[in-house]
Amino acid sequence: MEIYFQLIRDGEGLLAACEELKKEEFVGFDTETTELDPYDGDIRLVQFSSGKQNYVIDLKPFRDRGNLRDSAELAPLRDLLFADKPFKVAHNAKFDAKWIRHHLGTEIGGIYDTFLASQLIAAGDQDRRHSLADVAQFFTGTELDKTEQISDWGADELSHSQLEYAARDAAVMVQLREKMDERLELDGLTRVSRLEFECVMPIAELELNGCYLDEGRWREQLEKVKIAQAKAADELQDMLSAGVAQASLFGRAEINLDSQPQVTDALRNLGVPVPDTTRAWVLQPLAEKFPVVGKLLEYRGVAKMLGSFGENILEFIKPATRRIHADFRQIGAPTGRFACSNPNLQQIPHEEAYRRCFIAGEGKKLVIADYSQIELRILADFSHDENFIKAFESGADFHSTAAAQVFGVKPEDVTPEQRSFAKRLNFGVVYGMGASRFAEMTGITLAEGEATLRRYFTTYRGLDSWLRQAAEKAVNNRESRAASGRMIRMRYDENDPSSKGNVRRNGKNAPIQGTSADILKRALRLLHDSLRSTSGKLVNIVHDEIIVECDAAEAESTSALVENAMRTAGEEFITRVPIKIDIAIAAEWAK
DNA sequence: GTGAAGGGCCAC
DNA sequence: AAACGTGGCCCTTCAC
Repeated sequence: MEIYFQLIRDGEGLLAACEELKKEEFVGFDTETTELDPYDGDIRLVQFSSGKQNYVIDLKPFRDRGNLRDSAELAPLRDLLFADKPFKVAHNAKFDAKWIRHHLGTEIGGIYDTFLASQLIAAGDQDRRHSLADVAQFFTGTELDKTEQISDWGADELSHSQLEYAARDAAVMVQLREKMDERLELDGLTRVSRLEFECVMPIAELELNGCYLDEGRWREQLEKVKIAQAKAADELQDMLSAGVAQASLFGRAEINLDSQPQVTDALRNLGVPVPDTTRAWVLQPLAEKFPVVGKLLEYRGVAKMLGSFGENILEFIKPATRRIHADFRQIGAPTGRFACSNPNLQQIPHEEAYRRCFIAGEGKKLVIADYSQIELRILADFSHDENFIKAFESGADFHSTAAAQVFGVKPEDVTPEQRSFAKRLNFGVVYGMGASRFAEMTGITLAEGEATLRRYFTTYRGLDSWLRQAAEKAVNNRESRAASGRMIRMRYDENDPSSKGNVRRNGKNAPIQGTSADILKRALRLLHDSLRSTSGKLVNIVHDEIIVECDAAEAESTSALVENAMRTAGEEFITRVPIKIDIAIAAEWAK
């Protein structure tokens, strides 16, 4: 397929192209780069398409004439990118946004991301693929050849084939957006799509900013765990080999302590009645009677820390910035939650020993803010439940207040056990927990569990009926919706007896978890806008938590901006329940 | 050698 | 041996 395009290599051509593009509502947009990470390579091409005309801007001649960030002849390009109109239609715009931000020094206004749009439309359907080639095929029937994608974009002279490929990737975006926009509208996803698109730039900056990990502190902690691990391994090895006949003759029979089958075997030799799984909650009750089980759990704990949170994390520190730049997938879960990897900064142990290793840079502070009980507040708002809402309005400790309501005692008379029961119930209902599970984990009988659950839902009748309705809707409609309109498709297999229960539980949880994600994403956008002229930089997010690094002198004002953005975002979705934000200024990620 | 699958466990 | 939701990472095992 021949594509006509205009190759731009000088300021004059660039200005003319930008003047034309400015007239459009939407322009196709793409970049070609020499590496995947903006800290590692150069940006070579920037491509636009108005739908009528395609432009390929070769940045190499501009770079040869001076620094891209300072180049005056690139001003029209920066202005075009920065402006909210025209919308820049890109596939996985986070990628392009990072390169533009880092190499041209401007953020991108007006992003329309067909990658995110595709994920919103698929709404969790695992069978759908989201590469540009797949999405173009699905929505426009166009076959795209991506073989040039991995070609050498650092070459002095780019081939005609490379330039044509580059031009085409921008050119397809215009029609693709039209098709996808129709679909978004039909599926009621327009609002959530804008929410997602506006969140791209904050996440691009989050990844560029990275977070600072104190390598010395981390290694100190690592050494402690290493010693504990070696000790636990040695002791466990001793205890396990006691049941092996050869041990006395040939010394200790070493087994692989990380091997589930070998450990199970050894435990059974010792007379421990181990079921087929050896997960912690199964072993826990056996630990009292069999000390070896307790030792195994101790070993597992330290081994996990050493494996997942050991030396490996340090390898993610980028030499160029001396910071960790994790990957954040904006629609990481069908509920809209983020997923994070390389490394996953959302699963750093809560223990202070680990969190305190993530520190503010020199002369900086961290503003650490999280939504208090956001999912329960969403549930209260959705269900209109009078008592549940009252418990939040009182402003007192929520689980204690709930315990007082459920068990019919005065707030000051709530026992620690009652509070603990209420807390488990409060969290459990969000996940669609049943009586048997509740009884299991609190150590009461099934009958007592059922009675307690009944009591809970009698106290919160509105909550009960909302959860039932949410479950029914999910089964009947095969989908759930979050407050933004975000759709979560339910996979329902009528031949699978467990399927209906799965869908019912999902139906209760998905709108809540999805709305929590909506609120965080809206907050990130508002925050991004309010931090623009300050020293504040977004450095981490964990589902309901935002961490900003700023100049120490600006900590108080930054804290106010963060709180304001989070509150405003919360109040856009939740109106019947107050939003509460816990916020702290600290030198390290620990409170 | 390498990759997928399964078990296990960290976060919210 | 989870009928408590969403992820990612580490380790072992096993097939190719």
